[in-house]
Amino acid sequence: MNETEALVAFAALSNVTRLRIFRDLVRAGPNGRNAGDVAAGVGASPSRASFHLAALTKSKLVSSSQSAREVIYRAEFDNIGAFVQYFLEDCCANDAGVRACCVGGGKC
Amino acid sequence: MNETEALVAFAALSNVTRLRIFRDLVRAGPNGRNAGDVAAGVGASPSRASFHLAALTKSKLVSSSQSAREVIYRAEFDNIGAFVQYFLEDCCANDAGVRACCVGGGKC
DNA sequence: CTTTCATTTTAATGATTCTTGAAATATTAC
DNA sequence: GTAATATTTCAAGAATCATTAAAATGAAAG
Repeated sequence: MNETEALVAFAALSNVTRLRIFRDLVRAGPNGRNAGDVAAGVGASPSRASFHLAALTKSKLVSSSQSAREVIYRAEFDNIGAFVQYFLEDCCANDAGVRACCVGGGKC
Repeated sequence: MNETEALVAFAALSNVTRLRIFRDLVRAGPNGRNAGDVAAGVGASPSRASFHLAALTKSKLVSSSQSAREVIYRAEFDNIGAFVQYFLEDCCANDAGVRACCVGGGKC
């Protein structure tokens, strides 16, 4: 992950509809969810969902693949991890206090 | 941290100038840096830096305080921590793989 | 109290981004 | 092939955001 990619990822997550889609796909797990279900899940029109799914895909936080007549979207967990890692290491200069907020049952 | 606050934080970090200011302030540590130095540090005009510093301040990732005739900006480490925590827990559903990328010397 | 310095605000402009609905594409089923 | 389903693309308009330079604020120094 580099600065440019991180900016695209931040932009991808800075819109309500997209953040909700992202959450939805993370919760769907590695099998993902088709475009129609995603749209329904966040209450967006197919066209609107498609627009936002494209932005998320461009950010690499999400990927897509065609399966029969539907297209499946999936959260890209590895890239999501790389993104948080970049943020913590590069943007937050590895600050220990911030890092402490990442451990489960932490004190934040 | 809630969804709305997170969206503001993501938007704050989704612009190059602002991301660089953020990085600059994190590296400046708890003492912060005055507006002029931040502007110079990222190569932006005072007015442009002020505009972006205002956005960062509104996101609570950064705070400001007047000191004599200059105004000091500081990274708000606690809020930054709360932001990553929110992202990991709420948006990433506490996914263990993503969380693993946060530990130093990790395998990501 | 006037000047100087640091910063913010404003206003104008251009550039992106979002939304909507209609039309286009592509895949499967009949 | 024709119809039905799933998704994307397109075009138009509204809304938001970023940049610039100039003017305004506000604090301190002479």
